Amino acid sequence: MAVTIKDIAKLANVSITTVSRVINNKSEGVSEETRNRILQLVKELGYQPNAIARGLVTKKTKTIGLIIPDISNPFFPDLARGVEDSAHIYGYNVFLCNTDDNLEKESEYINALKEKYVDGIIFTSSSIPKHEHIMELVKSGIPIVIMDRRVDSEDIYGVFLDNYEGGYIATKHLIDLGHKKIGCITGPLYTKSAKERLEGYKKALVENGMDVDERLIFEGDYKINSGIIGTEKLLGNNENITAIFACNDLMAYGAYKTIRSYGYKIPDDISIVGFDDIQLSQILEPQLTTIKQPAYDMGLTAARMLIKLVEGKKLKKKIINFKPQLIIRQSTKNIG
Amino acid sequence: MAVTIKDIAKLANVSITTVSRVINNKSEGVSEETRNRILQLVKELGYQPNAIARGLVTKKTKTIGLIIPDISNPFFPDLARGVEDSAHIYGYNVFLCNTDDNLEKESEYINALKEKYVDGIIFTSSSIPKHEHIMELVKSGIPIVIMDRRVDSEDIYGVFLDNYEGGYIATKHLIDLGHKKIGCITGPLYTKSAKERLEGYKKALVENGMDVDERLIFEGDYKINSGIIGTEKLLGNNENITAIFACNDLMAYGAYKTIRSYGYKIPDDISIVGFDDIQLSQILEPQLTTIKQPAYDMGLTAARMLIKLVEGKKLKKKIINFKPQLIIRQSTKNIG
DNA sequence: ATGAAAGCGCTAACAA
DNA sequence: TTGTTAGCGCTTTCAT
Repeated sequence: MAVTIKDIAKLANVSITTVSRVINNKSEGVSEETRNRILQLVKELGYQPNAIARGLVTKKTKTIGLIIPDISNPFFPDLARGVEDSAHIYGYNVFLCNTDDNLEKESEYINALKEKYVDGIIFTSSSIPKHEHIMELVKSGIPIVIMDRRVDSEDIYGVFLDNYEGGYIATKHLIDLGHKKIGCITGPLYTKSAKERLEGYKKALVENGMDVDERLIFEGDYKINSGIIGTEKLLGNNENITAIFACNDLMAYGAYKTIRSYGYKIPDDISIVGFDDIQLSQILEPQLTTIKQPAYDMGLTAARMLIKLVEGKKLKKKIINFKPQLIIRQSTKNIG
Repeated sequence: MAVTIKDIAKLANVSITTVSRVINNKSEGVSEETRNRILQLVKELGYQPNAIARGLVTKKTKTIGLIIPDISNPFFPDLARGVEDSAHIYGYNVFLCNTDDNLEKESEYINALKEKYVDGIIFTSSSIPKHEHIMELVKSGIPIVIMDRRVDSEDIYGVFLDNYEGGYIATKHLIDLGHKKIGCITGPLYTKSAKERLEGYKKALVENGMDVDERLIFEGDYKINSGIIGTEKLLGNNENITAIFACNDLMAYGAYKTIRSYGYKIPDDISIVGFDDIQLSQILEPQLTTIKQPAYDMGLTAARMLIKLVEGKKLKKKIINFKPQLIIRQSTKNIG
């Protein structure tokens, strides 16, 4: 059996209340002397507070849940690291939950986290069309910060990226480079992020007097394979495309593969812009020009917001929007 | 306030004991009728057991800790996913902890996890020379499974990869391809994994009648940059190297960069073998030949072992060794 | 088949 | 400055 507050109390000849006081640094009303005596015993016996017992009475567990689709998807490790770093700074631990964007798993995790009395939840769900779970969570009163996936509701806290702007600057970059026929491989269009990136693409086109040609748009699913297939389609329909905007880096990698298998060169024959800027985009040859989404910072920020929320502090903003940033590397070329 | 067992008891006109019984399926000794009445109320009121309260009395939390150096390191997401999937199947949640191989952070996490009464810990520490923490944990009686980093002690449970064998087959592959001058960029040599891979390299050389030339060995640190520098050194000393064994994929990527900047071609001028087989190694151009370390399966296995341990089941083996596997792709070439 | 009571380790009024 | 007491929500003997 581990050492308890009771053991310390007995040995120090004080009540458990007093011990509790010094352990929690509520030491007003504890004499310097007893205080030291207790601290000494704590050290000697290697006393560690039982967080479970504490949680039972305080209803706070210093624990948060992080619900994401899949930590194996290269976008999420950085995000998770940001969340965890932030949590660690404030003395919280984080539960990692992978849902695969599966409604049932989401439910299971939400229930488990509630039963374990996490203080709050960071919720990311990139491709679920409905957001029942989110609203349910919000109503249940547990603090929650939404990431990545915009939800339209007044009483929601969230950390988002301006995907519309991202799609716009990606396409604008290509237009500025003199490209006229620009293909687009989108994410799954029932997600807001994918829709917004596509809208940004369209806006850039229209704003520059170009037509939106549906034959140049292919709906992917953010996975490598759809980048491969999408590019085959795009290359196959004889539209003489000179550039592709892949709505995430993984699909851009797929595009690389197809383009090479067709014997074309990047960026000489085809320019490519990706989205996310995951770590390996700088290692690819040629290095991928892409739209950077600051995953680590977003994770850091989300956790910080959540913890402030949990601790009852005022937040300046309910929503924090991150700006995407164009990172020009070697996969795009001026053909002006 | 959430619904408690007490509320249910009152409404069902039974004692809390009875409610507890049906909730925990210890239903022998509960009549079908009261059982149904209770279940009905549970559903109606949306009762959720309070895991904290339960944990306080049972000393079990259905929670495990996963301590790794850094989830952003591409080797770990797959491992973490394996751990989490396994845990989820058995009804456990997992705390993610990133230590950066920093002793102090390791200590902090271990303490926090103990205070939160996790049922067990999976511990990975790729580059800490000492293992005080591990032994401390083992002594403290909390079930623990070590991963990746071999520890010499009888009473330890672990999941490991045979790094020696891995280093051997990587080098052997190169030798079989006719290479005579094979450089090696190692991991940090105070880690066992790095040492073993290097030993495997040496064994293959010796076994094939070749000399071990220290000038062909460069000590890296498993990060991209040391792959870059190591390759510069190796290429710079005029030894006419025709192949490099990079002891992890990240360093192999670094080697790619340097080799290209020297104007050499892979695999025509230099062949490369990596280690790990992280996801992006198949996307690189040319695709990387490497030694596959089954991270996901290792995570799956470690969590399964740990949970069996926690639940007092017998384990057939205390140590499970995974075999590395040579994945031949496009970065190695026969120059026989 | 069911219930009463103790207690897990701690915090938080309230007293003294 | 310190202690007494109740109680968080649950499981678990031990009775009945």
